[in-house]
Amino acid sequence: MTALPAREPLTRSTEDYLKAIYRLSSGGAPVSTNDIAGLLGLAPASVSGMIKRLSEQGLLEHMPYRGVSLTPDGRRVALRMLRRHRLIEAYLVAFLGHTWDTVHDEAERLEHAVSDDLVERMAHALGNPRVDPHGDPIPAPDGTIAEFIHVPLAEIAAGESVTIGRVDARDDGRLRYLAQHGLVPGARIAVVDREPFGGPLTLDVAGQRKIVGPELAALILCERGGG
Amino acid sequence: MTALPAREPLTRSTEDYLKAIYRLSSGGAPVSTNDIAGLLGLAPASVSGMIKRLSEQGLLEHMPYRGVSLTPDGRRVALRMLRRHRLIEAYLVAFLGHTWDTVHDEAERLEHAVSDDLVERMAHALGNPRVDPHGDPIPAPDGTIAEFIHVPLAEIAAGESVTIGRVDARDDGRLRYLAQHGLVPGARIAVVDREPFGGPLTLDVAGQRKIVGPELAALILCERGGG
DNA sequence: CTAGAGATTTAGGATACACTAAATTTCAGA
DNA sequence: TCTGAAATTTAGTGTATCCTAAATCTCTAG
Ligand SMILES: [Mn+2]
Ligand SMILES: [Mn+2]
Ligand SMILES: [Mn+2]
Ligand SMILES: [Mn+2]
Repeated sequence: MTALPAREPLTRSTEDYLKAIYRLSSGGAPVSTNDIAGLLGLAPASVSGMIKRLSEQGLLEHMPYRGVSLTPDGRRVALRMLRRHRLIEAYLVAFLGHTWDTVHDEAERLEHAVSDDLVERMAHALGNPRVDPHGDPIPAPDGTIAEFIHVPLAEIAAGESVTIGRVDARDDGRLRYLAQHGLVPGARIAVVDREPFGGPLTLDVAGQRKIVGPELAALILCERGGG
Repeated sequence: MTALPAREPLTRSTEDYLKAIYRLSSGGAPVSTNDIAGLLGLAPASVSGMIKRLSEQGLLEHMPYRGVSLTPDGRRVALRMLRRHRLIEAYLVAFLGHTWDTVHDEAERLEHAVSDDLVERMAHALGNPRVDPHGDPIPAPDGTIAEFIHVPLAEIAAGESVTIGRVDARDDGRLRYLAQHGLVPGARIAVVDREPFGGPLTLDVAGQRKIVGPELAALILCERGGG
């Protein structure tokens, strides 16, 4: 299997650092100390210290003053945490009445406490979903993760119809607003009209007219294709 | 309400200490450092150190060299953890296919990570149960806890019929064995015969004859009454 | 009434992880 | 090429929690 070599159990901090670094690695470039500190809400000096420890554990590659990247082991941990986080979110929404704007904080803590066994039981109860409530792909147990090709709603031309695939908002307020207006993953929407120069879009969402500004339109990621 | 005064969030260690001390307090007498160390698997010196900190936080009353007892605040924390622990056990058994011999470790970690909101959602999904899968009473949100009067099976006379109320086994092996033989909370059983001087008991469990030694018979706690 | 044995606390040390303040390095722009 | 702002690391602290070894206290058995 892809089992990690026997090592000390990772701490909550360690797991959150690796998850953050994974997220910041999307571009492929090394991740900066400052960006990690920003995402985790820590002082840059604290991040430098942790980077040293994680490198010694073989979870990160560190080029001093240049940035870090995940080793295969580090990446494995990050994807495992992502699987946990997203499955927990999906489970809480499906079975315990949470909504997509409230699940994140709960999952952020539970992801460190659940056993592999419990995660897989939740996955099974959910029917092994491929995405979480925000449309983010759920890594497979072996660390495989799907790459969806999404286009921001902001770039869709008037007249086009699309399906919402993912919503990139992080805060409760925006998430609640979007849900209220039916702008959730899976929704079919049509761009009826759009004003130029960053102006608002007029949408057809389930037969209703909705106006959406450019800020939100950048966060709503769509799948082209289908009519 | 019974809200605690605003204080730092408690750590996992703190919560586990208070829960352990609550359990050891059943007799009413002060709890010894050694007993706490034994239950938590720590060196007695470590417990002395933690006792000092918890006393300073107003969670324990410490009489040096004599033992500790919970303050009202400490007791409140302990009961809150017990509610969490037992509801989590009940939830995992009811909805995620766990069995009563596997839930303890999972609950021991999750109890520190769930929010009050999630705990109450689980309670609601379960129909606000009064006991956990082992028959242990679940404290109410306000800290009330039912006191059941149970008699060890070892003390039931031949010819009597009883209902199992609680099973005091802690280890997987015994729990699995008991479940296999139908000796779980709620089961109606009759003591058909018993050998003297700590000899085995012959039981009728759902029409089947079962022989149980004195060790297990001491752990099976029964409700008298009914016939 | 007193010597231990046993329980408990204290002393000293380690690890993990956070912080602030002070170096140090990088790199863009003059 | 040089310089200074920004980024990063290092130095020095502090808290929480654990450990082992050494004191200290308690209480029972003789
Ligand atoms: Mn987390
Ligand atoms: Mn999500
Ligand atoms: Mn616990
Ligand atoms: Mn239990």
